Amino acid sequence: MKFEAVTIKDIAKALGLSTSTVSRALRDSYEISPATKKQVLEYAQQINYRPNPIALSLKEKRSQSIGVIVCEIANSFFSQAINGIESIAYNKGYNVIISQSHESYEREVIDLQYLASRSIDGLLISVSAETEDFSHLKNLHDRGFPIVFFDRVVESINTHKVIVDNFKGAYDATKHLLDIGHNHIANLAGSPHLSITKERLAGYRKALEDYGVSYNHAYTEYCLHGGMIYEEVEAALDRLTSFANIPDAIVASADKLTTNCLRYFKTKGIQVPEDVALMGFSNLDLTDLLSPSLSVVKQPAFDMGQLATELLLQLIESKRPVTEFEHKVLPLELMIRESSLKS
Amino acid sequence: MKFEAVTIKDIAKALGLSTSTVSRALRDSYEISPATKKQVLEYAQQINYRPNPIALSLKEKRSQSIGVIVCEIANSFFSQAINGIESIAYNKGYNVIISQSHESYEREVIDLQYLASRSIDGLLISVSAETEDFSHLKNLHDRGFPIVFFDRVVESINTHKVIVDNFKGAYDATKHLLDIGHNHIANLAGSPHLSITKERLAGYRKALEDYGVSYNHAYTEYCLHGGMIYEEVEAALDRLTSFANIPDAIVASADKLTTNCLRYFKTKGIQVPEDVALMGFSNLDLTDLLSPSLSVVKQPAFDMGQLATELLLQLIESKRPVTEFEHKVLPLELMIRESSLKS
DNA sequence: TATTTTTACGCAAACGTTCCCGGGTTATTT
DNA sequence: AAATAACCCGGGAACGTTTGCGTAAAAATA
Repeated sequence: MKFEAVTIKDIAKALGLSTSTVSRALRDSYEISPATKKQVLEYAQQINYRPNPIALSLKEKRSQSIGVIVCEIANSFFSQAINGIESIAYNKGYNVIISQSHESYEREVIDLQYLASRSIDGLLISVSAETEDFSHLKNLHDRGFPIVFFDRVVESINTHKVIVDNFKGAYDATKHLLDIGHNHIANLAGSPHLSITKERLAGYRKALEDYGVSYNHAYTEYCLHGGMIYEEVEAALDRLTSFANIPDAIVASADKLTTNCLRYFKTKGIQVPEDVALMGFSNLDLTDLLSPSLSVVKQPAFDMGQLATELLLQLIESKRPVTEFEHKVLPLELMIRESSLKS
Repeated sequence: MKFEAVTIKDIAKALGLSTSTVSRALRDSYEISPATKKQVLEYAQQINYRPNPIALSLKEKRSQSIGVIVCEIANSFFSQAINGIESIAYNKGYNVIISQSHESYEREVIDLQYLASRSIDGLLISVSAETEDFSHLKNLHDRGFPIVFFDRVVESINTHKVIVDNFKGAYDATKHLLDIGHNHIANLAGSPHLSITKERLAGYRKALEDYGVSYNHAYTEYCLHGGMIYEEVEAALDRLTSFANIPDAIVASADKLTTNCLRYFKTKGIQVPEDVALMGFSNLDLTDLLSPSLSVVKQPAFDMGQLATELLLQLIESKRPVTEFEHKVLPLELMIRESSLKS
């Protein structure tokens, strides 16, 4: 079924005017007499005329919309970030088109092609856990397409980036666990390709080092899907708990890792924090209601979304090619709760 | 910064052909010689030509994208539903544009106008809690614009609708609480304007009636923002717990109501289920990890999204105006956990 | 009254694409 | 060899909008 909308031509025909006159009248041009303006405006109102944004886009070569690619909107960090993105875009008159990569490289490439073929003016992206090859993004960026990274950034592409201080977050989390007396601290990490995984791992190692605890390679387990798949987390934790020296604490480096870790312990009857302490990155607003309540490192997701969008719109609306790019690093919030209480 | 993309004209010019020939070559028309086709295809590939979807949309009067309006994507029910929507749309080559009403009528109207002015081919909507006047939707629908409602539907507009059996869900939840011996069961309800609120309330009342428990009007508290605002839930529960006959169980009719209810009890030191049993609608996949684990009524959100999208695309792609509309009612899942254990 | 200025509007091109129509070369038929 | 058919390709309009330019009529000036 086709939905027939009213055009400027219809108005022109009905009023015996030319399309140019109608167009100008609607834009309140000084070249049009007040009488004609009034007539056009009233008629347009009456038949509920709305300009066709597609035609506008074709002419202006701008679609007034931005694309967002994240792995999962069901992830609270990303849904909060999207809220931030939307709040800015909305105020500036931009449409937001959201795509999910579901942590798949292939899907990310397809999403990107789909979006980039000029139906969007710029892109906000947090790359998928699978993505190792960034040429799809690099190509676009090299051709002058505005891209801003947030959270999971690509080092090799020079553009605006908005991240949190992952190093410090992991450092502080690990430090806290060390402070309360743990020294067999394992690291449940996300995909090794991701910038956030590397930074968080580095923070974890530095804390151990500063406390004179030697780094045990086997104590870091990577989950390629970032915790999305429970079985992957389960396998990782099975390995960690099979050691003679079972870890007495765990730092989980991503939202789903943290909650799935808790689920694992609950399933296996392992007591948190008595048997093992847990502390992880999470943006869920329910972590305080969990059992035990979770100690978390929380990211300012909404602010990150806002900031990234401001930077992107700045790129889009800039008259000249931008060569100076900003790297915003926002602070994290540490919330100590039951899952990491001194035992 | 403007991003200059390559057009069919560029190819034509470079190869000394006309735009029509290039267009046809790209579409593999029989009118073009294999040699020319090969030449065009190879060159297009080389310079990475992508057709401009905006130009296509203008010509075809279809944008190959659908709009979605929900109150909050951070709500797990809706993010799951969107996953379902996206999975279908993606396969059929449609783009999904998501807008959030944040439970505001005004925002819903603006979102709708923005989307409907021909940048989308159809709409999936779950109306906001505030919305009482549906003329913005009715106008569009009357003019033949394809709309499908899901979850929160509008009775007065006749089109495809996808809902769950809210009556039965609330009935079964209430019945369960009655079965385990409660008979002062309060109902923490959402916005009274919403179809789901009415249906769930009806199920609640019918269960009471079937068990010979008289309905106490004061035991139903409405939260106009559907639990989004904690203070609203707090005020409602303050009233419910101020009675001489404090309710011994609560049925919460929406995701955020359920979790915020639990938060309230936890804050006030009220024991669940010992002091008061709790059971509510929720689609969070963490309700089993909460303390106490939550008894919930769970909606098939993903399936609802898929089904609604299939119906919408059917509407969009139908040659003739559709007059027979479907009302799909999906079953709910009841999960009994600690928060409603027999005390 | 004759000339200039202003006012108010229309014409047509452009954005990128598709597709109808028409026409010019070759190849096939008689 | 002439007529017909088959094969390729280009011209141009259209989608809805904006905008530079041109121009008639009206108003202001001389």
